[in-house]
Amino acid sequence: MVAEFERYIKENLKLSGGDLKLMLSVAVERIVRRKQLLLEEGEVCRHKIFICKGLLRTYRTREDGSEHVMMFSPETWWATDPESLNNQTPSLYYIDALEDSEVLLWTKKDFDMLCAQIPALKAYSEKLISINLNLGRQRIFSALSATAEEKYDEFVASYPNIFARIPLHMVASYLGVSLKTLSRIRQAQLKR
Amino acid sequence: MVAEFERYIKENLKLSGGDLKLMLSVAVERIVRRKQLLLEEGEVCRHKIFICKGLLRTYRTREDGSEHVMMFSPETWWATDPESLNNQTPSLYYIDALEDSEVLLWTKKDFDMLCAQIPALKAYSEKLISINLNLGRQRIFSALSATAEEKYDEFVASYPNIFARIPLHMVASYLGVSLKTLSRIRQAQLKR
DNA sequence: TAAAAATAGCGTCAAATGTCCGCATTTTAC
DNA sequence: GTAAAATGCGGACATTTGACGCTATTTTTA
Repeated sequence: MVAEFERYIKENLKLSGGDLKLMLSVAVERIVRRKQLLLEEGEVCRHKIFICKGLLRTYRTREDGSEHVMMFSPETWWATDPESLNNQTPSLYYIDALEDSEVLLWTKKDFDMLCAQIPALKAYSEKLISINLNLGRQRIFSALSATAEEKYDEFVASYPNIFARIPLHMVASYLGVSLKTLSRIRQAQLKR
Repeated sequence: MVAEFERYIKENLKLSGGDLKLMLSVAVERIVRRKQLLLEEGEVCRHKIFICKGLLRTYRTREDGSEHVMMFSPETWWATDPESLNNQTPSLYYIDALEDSEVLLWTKKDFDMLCAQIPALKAYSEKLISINLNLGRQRIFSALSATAEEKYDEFVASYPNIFARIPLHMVASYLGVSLKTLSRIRQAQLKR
């Protein structure tokens, strides 16, 4: 499990062997089965999660029980609820596994320590935050301005790998349209 | 114009007088007339903007010319395109003034220098980024799950001050609904 | 101050979307 | 291996939303 993380760090962060060892020394390996929860609404988020293998989903529910997918996190991505993690406040989100997965976990305290010790990690974290900010803006713009079909095409084009691995009703949930609408779009595209 | 900024800094950042002077020494004061642009699509964003007085709008257009409001920035808020500013890439956004406004400008270079010199400013910037990230998530969730009326109510409740100062068609644009839909919602609410 | 532009409401019609239902197939779990 | 659950399609119908055109009022600008 650790091998994937080492490859990721070496490719993207170019840390020294010592720094890598330091990161791993405070990481917890964990295997998550499909459908298992890593974070639940109301709970304080305890970890920063790196996905070595598998696929996680972050979602939120409404009072009526409907689920709305905020994010999919496949291997070599991260997941957490930064708001809950940073402020130690109850989370609004759920994180669960869509596939049996292997993840690494860091507590906030340990990760803060790592950032303080390893400037390159701190810099990389900031870069990831800014990428997330941009992705968020792009998604908002898309939600404001695009048709359901445009959003669907955009999703398939941007995340072909993820798309192939998740049920359509979750794609619909991520896009903010009903499964019915998604079905119609796909049906119409087939006929072309 | 500088008085508003000083008050803001003292309330939120508690900088020393020297640090405040340093910030002001590299800031440029500027008056922006209503409808004037501070950033245009295709241009590289040059500044971080603090609004002392007035109201700015950040928006993006589609090929068909439609405008979609990403953000309103009233006094004591900030505006910029961080993606363009940080990477020195052409921006996708426009920033213009909805009211005659007074702003302070910093170049990326100067602001980076300030962050390096003033740890409290660096920390505050990071805090603002994380707040923005959360606001973005909240808006995405709202776009995915809320009805037009719920989004409208949420906006009025969250930003009563801004709401009273902008035309309805811009509220509609911010919410991602047509002006017609917004009219209908308001009409229905009046009848209750 | 007068002309022009912006703002916002309304009616009508058409298109898009959602809900509810059942059904068939595939996948999962015990 | 079998029962149960998940997945996804499709029909019928109602609702929501948008597009277009028109108008009245307010605001801006010259």
